[in-house]
Amino acid sequence: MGTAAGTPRARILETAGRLFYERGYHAVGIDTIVAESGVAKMTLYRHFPSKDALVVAYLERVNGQIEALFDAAVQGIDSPAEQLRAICAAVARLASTPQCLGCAFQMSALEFPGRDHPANQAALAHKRAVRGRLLALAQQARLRDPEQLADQLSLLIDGAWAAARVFGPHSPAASMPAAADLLIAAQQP
Amino acid sequence: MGTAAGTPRARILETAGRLFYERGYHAVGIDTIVAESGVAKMTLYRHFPSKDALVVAYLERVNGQIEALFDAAVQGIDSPAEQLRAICAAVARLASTPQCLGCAFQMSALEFPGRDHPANQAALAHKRAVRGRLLALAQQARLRDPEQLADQLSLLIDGAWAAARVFGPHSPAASMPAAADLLIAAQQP
Amino acid sequence: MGTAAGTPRARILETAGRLFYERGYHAVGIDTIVAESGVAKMTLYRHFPSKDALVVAYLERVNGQIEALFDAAVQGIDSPAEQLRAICAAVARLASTPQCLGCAFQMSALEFPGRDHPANQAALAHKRAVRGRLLALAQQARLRDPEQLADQLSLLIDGAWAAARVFGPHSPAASMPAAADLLIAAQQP
Amino acid sequence: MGTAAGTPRARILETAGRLFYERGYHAVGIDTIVAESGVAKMTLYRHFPSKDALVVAYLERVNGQIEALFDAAVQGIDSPAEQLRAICAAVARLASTPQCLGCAFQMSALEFPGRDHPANQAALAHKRAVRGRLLALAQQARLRDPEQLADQLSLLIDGAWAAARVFGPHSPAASMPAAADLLIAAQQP
DNA sequence: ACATACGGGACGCCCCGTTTAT
DNA sequence: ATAAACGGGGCGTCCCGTATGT
Repeated sequence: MGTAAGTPRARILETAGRLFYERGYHAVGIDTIVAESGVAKMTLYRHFPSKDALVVAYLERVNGQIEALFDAAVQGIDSPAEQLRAICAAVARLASTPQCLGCAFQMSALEFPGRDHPANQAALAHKRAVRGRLLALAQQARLRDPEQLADQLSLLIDGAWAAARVFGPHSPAASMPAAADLLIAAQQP
Repeated sequence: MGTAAGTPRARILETAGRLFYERGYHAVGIDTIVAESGVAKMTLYRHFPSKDALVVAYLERVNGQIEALFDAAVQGIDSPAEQLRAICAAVARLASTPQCLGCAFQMSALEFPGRDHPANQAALAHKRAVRGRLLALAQQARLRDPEQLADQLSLLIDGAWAAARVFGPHSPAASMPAAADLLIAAQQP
Repeated sequence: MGTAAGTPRARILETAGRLFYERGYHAVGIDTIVAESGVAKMTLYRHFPSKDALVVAYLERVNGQIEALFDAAVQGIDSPAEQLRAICAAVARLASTPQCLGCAFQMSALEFPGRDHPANQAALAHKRAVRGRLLALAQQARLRDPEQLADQLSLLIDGAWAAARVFGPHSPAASMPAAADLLIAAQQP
Repeated sequence: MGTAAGTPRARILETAGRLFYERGYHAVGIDTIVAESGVAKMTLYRHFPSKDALVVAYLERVNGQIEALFDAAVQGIDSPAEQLRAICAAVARLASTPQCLGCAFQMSALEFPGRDHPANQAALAHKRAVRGRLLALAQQARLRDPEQLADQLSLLIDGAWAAARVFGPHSPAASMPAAADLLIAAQQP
């Protein structure tokens, strides 16, 4: 059970994140998180005022990890078009991993349908940010219709996450980079 | 409430489906379904032995609706490649509708993460069937790599559903048909 | 554990009363009552909207039992003065019983100190009612100062309950009837 | 807050005692005592190894105060019978005071029902001591049945405390001295 | 000596899916 | 068909006693 290392807040966030990702937000109770992280319940509620706040904190952490994934993917690549390809390839690679169970933000958008729920807003903000990053690269690459390409690559990426969830590691996501290459190439002036 | 008409079973299924789709499976309780459908609880349990069975019955109905949507989209079209385009266009059109809240099977795969859960299996079966249909058309169209194209269009379709959920009616899904066209055209021999 | 007999409400009330009386109100939790009475928690909360309400219901039952005790004590006695003596004797007898752990209303007045708490008010109402009964009898007996005698017998009775709690079955309460006789006799005109 | 003066131990004991008396033992938490007495929690636990020990220390202090009350009441009175009367009068006077919320030992006997709990034992010891003092005076006064009189005056005293708790400052306790006088006079040889 | 945090446990109230009685 | 019952779980709060840092 209790991973003995790290500050309690980190242990809580890590355990909660793992359980949320594996079982879903509603299916994981506070008591389970407390038991698995080897922490007192009051400690959890001192660091996170509610379960919703814990979910949001988890989503923020995931957002940072996705950004880091993209950063790492474009590391050392100069051409913006190549960076777009690298990002799509990185997503496809991760989506074909057994550990990948889909996208935490798709989960949060589904499990918290209310548009005013913080977890739902976090999902929207994340997806907007991802599309914004694709759009910026498409613009830098001087492609013909950056908005459209950002849309299309967004669809492929979200399709890859969704496919990973449903199909597991052997999913259509493997064919995603080829599609991305084609869509990018088609927009070269 | 909405005690409109039809056999009790149909009323239950319709009410449950609407609520499931709007709020999620876990968020909708048996009592709510019973109250909204104006049926006694025992009647519900006589038609559906458990909530899981009700969810599965709902998913089967949705599966039929999606098949009907595809059937209608390809109606009167001879060319398999055109049929593929038509299917993608139909999905994009529906996904840009305010009533569309995403894909019920993506929902079930996320809310019932256990691979052995009937609702999860139903999601996998549905997604496999959709891809199978795309694959068959791609093969009929004598495209170069039907498997890959089926993958790629699957990704676009699932991406469109996911985007509809997160972004609402003004989502990247609008750019999906153009991407589909490109991917299909690229595989023409 | 579960006493199998009686309606659930009765089982709950009886179990809760026994535990309250033996251990105190604060020391007995809802879960303990539920477990000991073999009832679902929801069942308890359907019959009693809160723990406070359950306490009050228990106190009302005790109030009825005390009234029944007094009724039985005066049964077949005509003289009001004799009835006063009989009541005091009955209290002394019960207070010298091993099952007697004092007065539930003294408990509730102590454990719920807020004057506006229902359990506190119930205690005050009960004690007022007892004194009122004594006063009525003293007036019927045409004693010299019925108010004073009602006070004095009230003190003896409450003293007997308190002594039973602290001393157990062998308490000063045994000497209560003699004191009551004296106080009554002294007021005979 | 009331960080008036005195050694920390005294401040803790005084604050805890006041809160215990006003709200009850279970209703007052360590944190409240710490906050109200302006002391660090570790300081409290260095002076009192546990909350129970703090309760017992408080009870010992109250015991001393009651003894002092009795000592002051009998000051300058020679006749043992008069001393008995004076003690009862002092109790009745205090019990009719707005500050009086009853007897701390009745409280402890009720809130700690276990016969082996130190606070319960302290209550028994105190009540025995009070009765012992009454008995000694009754014996010195050469009354006919000192044991019985000690019992009866004990009942009146405990009844007065209990009445003060339930009824407030205008309670039957006001009629207690008259009853005590009568009971004492009746035993004069 | 202060202040803050922690682990462990209990608790109050509430909701859910399901079965049984009426 | 109404209504109650049942076991299980969930969230947020509180408390006690100890262990930290300063």
